[in-house]
Amino acid sequence: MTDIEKRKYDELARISKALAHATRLYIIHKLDEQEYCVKELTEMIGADISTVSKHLTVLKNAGIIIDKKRGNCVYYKLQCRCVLSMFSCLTNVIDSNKDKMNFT
Amino acid sequence: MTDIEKRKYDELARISKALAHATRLYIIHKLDEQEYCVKELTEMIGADISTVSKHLTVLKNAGIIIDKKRGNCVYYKLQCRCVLSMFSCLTNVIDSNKDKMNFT
DNA sequence: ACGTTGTTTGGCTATTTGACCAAATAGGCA
DNA sequence: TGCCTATTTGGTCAAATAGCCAAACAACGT
Repeated sequence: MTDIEKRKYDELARISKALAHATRLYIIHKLDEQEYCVKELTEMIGADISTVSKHLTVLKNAGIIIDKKRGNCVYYKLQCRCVLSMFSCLTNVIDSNKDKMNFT
Repeated sequence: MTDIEKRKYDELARISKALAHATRLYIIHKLDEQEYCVKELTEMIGADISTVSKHLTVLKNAGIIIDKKRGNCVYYKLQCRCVLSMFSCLTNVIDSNKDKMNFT
């Protein structure tokens, strides 16, 4: 693996690491519907608000979501909807596994 | 998050965790070209062979690659090429970040 | 200015992950 | 059988991750 390649795959991994958590995938799914503030997401998720805030920071640092302060609250929304295609990718893998199972 | 949802996102996360490593993304990329055995991949990657073997196990458990013993060697290949679309997803996010940068 | 609500940050602990080495295992082939 | 090559497994250690709590911040309304 050359240095160039190394850097390229590190960068790709940086994004995919941000996606590698059930809560963060859930957040992305929710933010696809509409914007939500931290408190609202926290209620839906059912974890400590500081935990949710940190997950949101991870997604923001990966450039997947973006925040916007409005009044008292910080609203988050998807920065690029292209991450949604990730869901179909993941689902494809899962389904394809199931298919393979059936042959055995 | 309902129990059903919890289980769904855990499952999606299970796959995305398997993708969340530069070396594993590199392996996927390489296996897209052709089958390779552990030793060959190890040489390309430049890590300990046991490390590479473990990465391959992770990918195999996620149903992303599949192994096939031939003679003395274990060859790995992509189980479902649909993971390749993951690369364009990740690249999209990165590019979209770059685009956003340019506006600031 | 003060209290209230919403959010982030820092600190701590527990768990998971990734790397290497050494040892065990598996399959050819002499 | 015994050696050799290829691969996996187990152990250990360091680093990263995720969770919660408490404290700090920020912005609103009184």
